[in-house]
Amino acid sequence: MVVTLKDIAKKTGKSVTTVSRALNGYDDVSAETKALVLRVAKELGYSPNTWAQRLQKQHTETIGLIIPTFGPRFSDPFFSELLAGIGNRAAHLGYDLLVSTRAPGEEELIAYRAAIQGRRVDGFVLVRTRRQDARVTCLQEADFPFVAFGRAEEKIDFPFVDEDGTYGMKLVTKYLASLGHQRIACIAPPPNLMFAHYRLQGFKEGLMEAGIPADDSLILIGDLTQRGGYEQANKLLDLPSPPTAIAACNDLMALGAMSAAQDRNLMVGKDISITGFDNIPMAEYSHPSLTTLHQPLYQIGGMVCEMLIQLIQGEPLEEKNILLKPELIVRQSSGLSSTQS
Amino acid sequence: MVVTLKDIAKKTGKSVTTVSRALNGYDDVSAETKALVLRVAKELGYSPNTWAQRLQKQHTETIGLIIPTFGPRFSDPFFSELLAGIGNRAAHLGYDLLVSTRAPGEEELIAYRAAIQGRRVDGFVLVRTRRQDARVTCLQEADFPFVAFGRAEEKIDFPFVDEDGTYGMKLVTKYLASLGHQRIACIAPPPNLMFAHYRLQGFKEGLMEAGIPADDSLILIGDLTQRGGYEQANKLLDLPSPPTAIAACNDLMALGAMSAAQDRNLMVGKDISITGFDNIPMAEYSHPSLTTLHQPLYQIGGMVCEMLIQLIQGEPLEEKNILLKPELIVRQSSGLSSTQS
DNA sequence: TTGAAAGCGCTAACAA
DNA sequence: TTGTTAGCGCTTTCAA
Repeated sequence: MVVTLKDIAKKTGKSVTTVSRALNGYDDVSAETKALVLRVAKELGYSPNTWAQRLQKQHTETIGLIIPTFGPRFSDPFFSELLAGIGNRAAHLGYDLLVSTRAPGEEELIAYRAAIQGRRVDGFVLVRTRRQDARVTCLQEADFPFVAFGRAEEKIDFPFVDEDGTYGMKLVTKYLASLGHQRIACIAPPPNLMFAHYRLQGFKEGLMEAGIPADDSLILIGDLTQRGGYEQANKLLDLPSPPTAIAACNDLMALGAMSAAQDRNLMVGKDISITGFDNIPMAEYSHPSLTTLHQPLYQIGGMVCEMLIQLIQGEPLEEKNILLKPELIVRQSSGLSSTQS
Repeated sequence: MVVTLKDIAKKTGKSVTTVSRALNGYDDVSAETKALVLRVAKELGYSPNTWAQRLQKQHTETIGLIIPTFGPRFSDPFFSELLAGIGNRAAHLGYDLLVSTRAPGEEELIAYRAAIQGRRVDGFVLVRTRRQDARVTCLQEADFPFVAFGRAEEKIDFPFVDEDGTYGMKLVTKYLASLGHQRIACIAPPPNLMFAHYRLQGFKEGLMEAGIPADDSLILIGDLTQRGGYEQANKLLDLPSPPTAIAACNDLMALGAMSAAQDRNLMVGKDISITGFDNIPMAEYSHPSLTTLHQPLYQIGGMVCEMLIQLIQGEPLEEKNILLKPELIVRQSSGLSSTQS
């Protein structure tokens, strides 16, 4: 019931080899044989057995993506945009995408190792890099192709695409300062994530360049979800001398922070300014709309995917490390400080 | 450099067969041989070549998911929740998940057919069913295992999980009516989607039961995005006699509609009521928070995945068709009609 | 308890 | 231009 090369061979009276060659467009097959084979193949509804091909060819034409989930849910537009970017580009280049979700830790590494050793995929896209990222070490040791979205702390050198978080946060911090804000808080990501480092650094540099003294009580860490942003914003607003602006390190937390402020009847954009980072679709439709830094996640997914496939195919990468400059999108959630003296 | 059974065989002085048996826990291997093999395998860092195993065993332990994207982006929390649910359950049951994205149409069917014929996956999860769903026909004809999230119009019978959209929309419509709303609008999904049918029907039934005459000018179709909700809500609000309540058929459109209302300085929950469907994480943190129907997408993903794997493994399904009742979550975006006479 | 041999479906070197 | 042969790494009869 399942059609194989052998069936076509039998039906056409040719050998399996010839059929294979005809189907693969080799030019050492006579035109008529080729036509015959193609016709019969179509008639029978043949399509090749992927595993057999892959076993033979020793490559899988599949790339892997293990999404680091924190907790059971990962409804983060960040990942879905990225996934779409990777998936569409992969499909376009004739590659499959094998996706799984694994919480950071031992299980995750086991999944990487099994995929590598079992040659389940030809390469990996690594997302949301961490300090001392064990995944990087693991992949490098195995000399396995990968491209990361994000940099890593180790001095080791690997291909990546990243956005310049330091630049972005500096931009938005100075922008807030220029609006007259003096007490600017930051809701930072968990510090083990690489991008937390860069964004926080940008925040601090921005403060410094604006001549605002650093105040560690205004830097809180959130878990990147709306809930996290909501909770941390509440703590900030409970401070004896609360901030007049909050720069959240991603949009989801910014949205949560807005919600916290609005619960206290603060007018966001007027009584308090709140900014995000990512420019997820929701940022445009929140109320007020969110001032944020645009990161073209869909395109980044495509770039990372394309670089990986080039790497797999042994083509040279024109650029091994790509650092994108995020763009500041000013919307309504930020405005002049109302507590100016 | 890549470790195979042969390497272990050589190193232990046993045959490939014995090694294979030892590794697979057959009990016709002496304890010491087994121990030896296991030790050497570990030393060498062996893990089996997936493709060879699959070629031999004739099944892939992989399930497929082709996400129907409309346009290049699919930043829809709907899909990411579902994907996480499917992916985590699959991993837990020892299955891989092959994901791709394809716009509905011919390309999409080709992808299904290639995966079936190439035995790339053991079965499919079908999401967002459509009227006359060609995917269903294709899969049924090939007698290929699949489980759908959503029903289909054809009389043909297949395993699915679905939420009772009719029940849900009726619930929320009657709820809005009970608040005194008489002009209730609906922003419906594209009509070729099955769930559009059920939800719209629920809306109409709710209206009827509340004794409110149907008014087709109050039913608009949106594309399920915030932008779509925003645009359709603007049209509704531009009506000579605009609605006092808008029941959007998903949260994203509801959020867009809220944004449109707020742009006109309408107080959502007071001047106008707006409701959604899905209860995405954002619904809790929008301002005002969104009244909506809860659909446990993460769990649904898990259920669908588990049913599919049972089907693949030839186990009987305890329930072939599961219809879940969505729960009404009342939040702040809905309130008493202010135009009561 | 172990090993030899066959074969899953395909591709590729080599020979004819 | 075509067919023969071998082999990718694994599992699984069947014999020893």
